[in-house]
Amino acid sequence: MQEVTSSFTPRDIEASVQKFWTQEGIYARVQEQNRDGKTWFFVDGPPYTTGHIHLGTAWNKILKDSILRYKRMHGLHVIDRAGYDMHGLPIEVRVEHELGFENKKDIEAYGIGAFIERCKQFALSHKDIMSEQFKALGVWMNFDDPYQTVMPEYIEAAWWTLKQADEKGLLDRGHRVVNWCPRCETAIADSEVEYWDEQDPSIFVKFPIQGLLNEYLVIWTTTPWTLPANVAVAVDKDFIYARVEAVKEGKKEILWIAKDLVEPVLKRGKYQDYSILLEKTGEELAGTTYDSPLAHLIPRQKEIVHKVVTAGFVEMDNTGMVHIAPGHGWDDYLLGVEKGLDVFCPVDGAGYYTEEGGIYAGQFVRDANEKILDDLGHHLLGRQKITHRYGHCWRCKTPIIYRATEQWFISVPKMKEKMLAEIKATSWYPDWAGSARFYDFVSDARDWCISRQRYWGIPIPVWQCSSCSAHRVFGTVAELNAAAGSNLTDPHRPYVDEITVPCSCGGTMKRVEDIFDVWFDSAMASWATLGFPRSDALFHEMWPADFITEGQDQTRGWFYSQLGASTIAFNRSPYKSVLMHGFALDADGRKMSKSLGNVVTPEEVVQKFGVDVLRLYILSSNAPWEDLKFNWDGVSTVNRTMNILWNVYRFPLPYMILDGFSPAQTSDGTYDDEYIVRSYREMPEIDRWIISRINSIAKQISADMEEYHLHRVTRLLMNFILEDLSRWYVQIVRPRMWLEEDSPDKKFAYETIAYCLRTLCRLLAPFTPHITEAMYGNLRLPEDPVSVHMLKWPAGDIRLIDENLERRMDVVRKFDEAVANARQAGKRKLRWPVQNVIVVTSSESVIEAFRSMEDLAKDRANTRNIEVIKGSWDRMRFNAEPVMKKIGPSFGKKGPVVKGLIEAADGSALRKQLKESGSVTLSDGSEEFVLTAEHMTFSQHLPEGIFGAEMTDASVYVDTKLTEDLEAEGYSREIIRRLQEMRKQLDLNVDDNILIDAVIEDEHLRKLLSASWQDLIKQEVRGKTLKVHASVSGRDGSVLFQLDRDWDIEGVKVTLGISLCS
RNA sequence: GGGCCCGUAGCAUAGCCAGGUGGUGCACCCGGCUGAUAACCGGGAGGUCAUGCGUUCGAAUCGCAUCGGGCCCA
Repeated sequence: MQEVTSSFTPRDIEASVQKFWTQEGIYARVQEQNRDGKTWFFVDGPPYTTGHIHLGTAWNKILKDSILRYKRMHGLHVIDRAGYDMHGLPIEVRVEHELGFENKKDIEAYGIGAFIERCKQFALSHKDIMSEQFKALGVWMNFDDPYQTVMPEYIEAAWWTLKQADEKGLLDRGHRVVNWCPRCETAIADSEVEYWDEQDPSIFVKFPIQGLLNEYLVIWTTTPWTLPANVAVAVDKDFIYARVEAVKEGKKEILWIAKDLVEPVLKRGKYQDYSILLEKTGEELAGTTYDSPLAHLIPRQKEIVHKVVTAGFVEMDNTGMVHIAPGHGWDDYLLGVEKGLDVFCPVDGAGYYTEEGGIYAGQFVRDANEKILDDLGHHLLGRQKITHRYGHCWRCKTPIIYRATEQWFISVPKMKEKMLAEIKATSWYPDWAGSARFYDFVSDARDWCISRQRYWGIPIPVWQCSSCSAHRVFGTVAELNAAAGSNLTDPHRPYVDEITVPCSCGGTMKRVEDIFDVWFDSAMASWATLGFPRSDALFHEMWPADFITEGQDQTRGWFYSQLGASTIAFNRSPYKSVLMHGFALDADGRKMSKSLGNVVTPEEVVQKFGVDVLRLYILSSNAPWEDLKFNWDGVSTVNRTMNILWNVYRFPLPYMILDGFSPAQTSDGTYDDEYIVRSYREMPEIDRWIISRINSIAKQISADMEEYHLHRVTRLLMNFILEDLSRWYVQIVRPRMWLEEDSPDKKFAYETIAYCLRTLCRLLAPFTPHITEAMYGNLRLPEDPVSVHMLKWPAGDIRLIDENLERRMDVVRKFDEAVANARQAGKRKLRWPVQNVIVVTSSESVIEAFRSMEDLAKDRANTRNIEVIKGSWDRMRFNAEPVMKKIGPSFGKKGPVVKGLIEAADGSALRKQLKESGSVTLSDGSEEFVLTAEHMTFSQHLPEGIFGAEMTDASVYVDTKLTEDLEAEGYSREIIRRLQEMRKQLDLNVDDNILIDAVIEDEHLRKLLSASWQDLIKQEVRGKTLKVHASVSGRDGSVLFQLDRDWDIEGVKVTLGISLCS
């Protein structure tokens, strides 16, 4: 045990603890210690290796680490392999940017192999950076051998899973309309689309009805570029559509518009007048054929038979008629399949019109908008600009388009029932994350498009024959090599693309060019991290995962992709329990983003306050599943609490060392856990109290931990540190530390503090692993385990919990506060003793508390006497005040008479009588008035010099009147305090003795300070001598004091001099 | 447009499931302490419990609607 002189400097403490962990290999030793324990299989949701960690990533890992540490303290063999998600478009985009590329042609020119190597280097280097950052946060996971989605064995897990899908009939290839990024030239997942406002044309277009002159259907769209692909107009079967004769500049034309929308549409078209000629339902309108207004420019449009069809998704806005292009819209496509419409998509992967686009061929779609508007001519009924939410590629920010393309799909709807059943069988924290949010999401789930037309990803292991339609899915590299006679080792593109497989038809099978959606990669994590399918021993032993935890955005992400993949592969959920956590937002509850300039990085916080403070702040600010509104004040409050913990820890050390104290130990030299249990009955009540408190806390937080209520756990611990330990126990026990002689009292104080700090370190260890390690390292016995993280979690020893004692102490604490309150009202400092404190209560438990803890209560209140009175105090006077609002209605004209009677009456007597019988009768001589409690209020009148304050179930009155004796002690205390300050100024040791000299010109004070008070002063400040003079001239002129100071004590001048006594 | 969550003092939060006097911390103001001291402690003031309607003897709490924020979906 060593004295700790430095104040709380978390950065230094943490650096030395991390060094200790590394040098001693503590993490490995803790894992080794639990090797034979029950396995607890945790799967790390793999962060994406694009950059540095942000506050949300830090929160994620801190949460995981705290829970993992907690589980390790229960002796569980925790599987804590970290993971990284390393494929995908985001990395490609970053590399493209580094290389100055603009599109796929640049990549192809550079060479796919070289490009892939760049991507791999990028992912690997960022993986290492991130691992270092996580370790710096005190996160204990296996970062030496993380699972990585780029490793061949991992890739095989994806291949194997796809093969399962194929064999089970869940793999599909087909035309679908997908979100398409024209820059990246690939399909992107719904989850990869970011929405924000974009300005687009908002146009109304007239489609000429076939065979009728000057008669049109009116539609509305914001994407003119999709008009070349129009094949139909959708209407709602029940809406009423009007045939309108509209007049503009003297010319008449016939328009079809939903009846309720005629006015606004015609206004847009600047028509001056109109009349409704006919009404039809959508159903009646269906089948009407029309021509494309662009037919003369696009040959293919001339062949298409355009017609009106009914659809369920049409809404009563704009014109009530919807332009349908099955090649460019999801709803459109489905409707097209249903109604047998042409799927026309004259747009290529880069967003340019193909030859089929007629005169627009070779133009980029968004650029063609203006030209199309011109070409519409008089068919353009009206145009404006609209600002609306539009989807963008999440990585390159390009506005997406919808394209009908050939893609690979997992038929999620076929497995949906099973997935929903699995969701119900899983434990969710909080419950609604699974039962409501995730359940609803999966209920609506559609086919999962797993193919991407890119390079840096897991190649889809499907080989197709160019001669016949056969295809094969390979589940492992070995299987492929066997079939192809190849010796492929790295299954990435472009190497894998070179492998061909002979087909049974005699033809040659080639790999389809697509790679997997990156979400498919991480979906395999739970079995890939166990090395399955290459080896299945660990898989059979551990799978499925006991626990995972990720942010709420992963509902549609990793929670979903894992469940989907696992249902394909094993027909069950890959996890047994899930904790969903929130997002890190700024102080105003907005998303942190570079553009808003409100980003707070974990490094900033660590720089200012250290890792443990950041950890404790994040964990304690709110429930895990709620969003964190980052707030610097909150961080600094947590820092203060840690500072107090540090001070509480270091304050007793000098005394313990001075006395050569060492905590109770067993024969093998380790800490004796049973010592406190054995000694409990002999210990002072205050010691038993703090021991009971920490065990109560331990019990409570053990229960909260099981529900992952980490915010409650950490708040309870911080509250214990502040309220119970620092503000109460340490204050009370402090004088026992500086008893000079050895005494059982002092020993018990030491033992109690040692026990509490050890227990507290264990309870805090999962959350603040550094500071607790530092404290424990200094408090532990030589034979104890070297790290706090090797100790068992204390679940709370019920043998040491005394609820009655805690309740009684609570009364004394409330009393303490009330006295402080009353003293403040009476302007009587705590240092000055008072003669009497009166407690008025009707509560038996309050009375019992004072009966058993009178000494402590007296000591805290600094009073010579405490008088506990049951019922009411006879020195208390009450004045009755009439309540006219009630007296008026009750007594009418006699109100003023009653008022006078109440004012004249003895308030205390009235109050007593009201309490006893519920009513009082007053008489003015001629008439009697029956009054109840509502007719009057009472105000207290305290005797002179008495000040009161309320506490729970009692009133406290402090008598502040001074006697000579009280005054003498008060002054003595004032002098003691000043002498202590002077000792401090001379930087004396606590056990140094001093010589004291006091010059007190005030005769009254000199007289008060009798010999016995002078003895008290000497005793309190370790004074060998104390000389009091009436003037400076009375001093021995030969003595020079090391420190001489004038003081003003309550208006009295006192000159004090002290010297170190040799 | 839909699903889920959240909205309590200047800020951050407890209480809500199981209705019965809204607690706490920070900041602020006032004070205390001085053997934790570039610390620490006490007190005070500060509330339309987002808004509205409903259920109820009684609503921060239950229900409905609206507004605002977050995540997700469309």
